[in-house]
Amino acid sequence: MSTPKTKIAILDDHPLIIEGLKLLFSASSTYEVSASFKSAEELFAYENMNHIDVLLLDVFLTHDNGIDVCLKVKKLHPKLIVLGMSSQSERSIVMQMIKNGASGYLLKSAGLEEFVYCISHALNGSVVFSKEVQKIIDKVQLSDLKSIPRLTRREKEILKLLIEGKSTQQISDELFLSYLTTQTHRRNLLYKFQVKNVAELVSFALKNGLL
Amino acid sequence: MSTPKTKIAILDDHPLIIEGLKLLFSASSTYEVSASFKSAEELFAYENMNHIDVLLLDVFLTHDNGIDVCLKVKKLHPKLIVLGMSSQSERSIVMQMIKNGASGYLLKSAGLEEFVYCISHALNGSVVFSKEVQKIIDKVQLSDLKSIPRLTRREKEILKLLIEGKSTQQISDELFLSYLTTQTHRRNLLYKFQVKNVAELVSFALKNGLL
DNA sequence: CTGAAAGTACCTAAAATCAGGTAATTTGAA
DNA sequence: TTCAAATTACCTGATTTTAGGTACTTTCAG
Repeated sequence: MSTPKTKIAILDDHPLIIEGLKLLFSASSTYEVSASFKSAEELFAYENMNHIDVLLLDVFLTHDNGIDVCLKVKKLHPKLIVLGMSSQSERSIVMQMIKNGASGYLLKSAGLEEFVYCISHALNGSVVFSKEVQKIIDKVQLSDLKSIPRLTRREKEILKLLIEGKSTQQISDELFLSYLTTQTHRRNLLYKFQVKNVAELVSFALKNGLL
Repeated sequence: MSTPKTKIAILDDHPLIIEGLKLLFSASSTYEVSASFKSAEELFAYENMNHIDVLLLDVFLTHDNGIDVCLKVKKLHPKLIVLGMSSQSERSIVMQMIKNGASGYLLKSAGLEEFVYCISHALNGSVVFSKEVQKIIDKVQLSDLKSIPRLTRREKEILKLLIEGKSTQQISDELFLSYLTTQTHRRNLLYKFQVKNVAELVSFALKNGLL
């Protein structure tokens, strides 16, 4: 009898990526793609998750947030090895994933060998990054240690309007708030994100997928 | 003798996507993937481009800008059918691509059938969009008719620093410019993008992949 | 029921942005 | 070489943001 193959599951809303990964592992004698999901909902509905060894998790899903999914998955299945994936990457996102229990992070632009390499090393207990991600990690800028702050409902509303380029007055009118109240929320946002002005706030918010 | 297959070329810096597409068409009797490139440079160095029927073009490339690549490709090979692809999409980008000669646009999250469907219709001379893209197109907001303005070298530099949240003074120091000069460039940027403030500028620039 | 967090609102003043000009010099493509 | 575009720089004034406070009310989970 042969050793059972390592079972891989994929959560990604891009069918092409799923197919590409399936193809990649179809020839492998040690790995197999046992399940694939296009939404977090599908994943959590899956019964046999405890037979899965590795989860490749797209971080920028249309409906769900990969960082939250990672935490939830690790809570339910602590032994499962989770690897984050995305097209672009921001240091803070990678860090957030690791913090939430991911064993590594790879860019989708990684070469095929890198996928195999990272998965095998993650299975051995290492925390692994694809080359490009490693580059980003290495840029240890103290300023980049920013994590994504927890925002209140109001703050999210105001952030959204700031991203649209609305002025304090416009926001106040739109949300039926005093000009001074909006000013306070605005200030709190700058403080929470530890940024100097709204431009940087918008930049950080968009790069971190806080649409 | 059989009809020759439709030849497809792919420009995408994600090996997985390329493999996925190759796989998708490997079983087809009417289509074949004849070439794939990971950068615009590779593509323009390719000799047999005039034998290609369709180019699937990733719009957000690490090094190049898909919109510019599209224009250049269509200039060199007017008969070539170009289809834009990306993970997320903004209306203005889709429009820009069409303006630059693309015959359609698809999200990478499109189903595999959609790829085949869009390619075949594009070959028949139609302009096609995947479902999700069509939804975006349908949102005809006058404000979205903005096209991406052409920026000068200096303006790009300054835009980049604005995105980082730098103040006029910081930018001036960094680029060895007078405060007043930076102010002028800044004003020109706001004017060119037709936005009210830097927050909206940053938002527009990031959403449109002007990193 | 109670306390912490969230939401609301106000005051002041410095700093920066935004918006309207004009104009000289440099650069690069035709 | 020549001319348009780009880059640089300055002036002024209104508007807005940023930064530092304080403080009352509402909401909601424990």
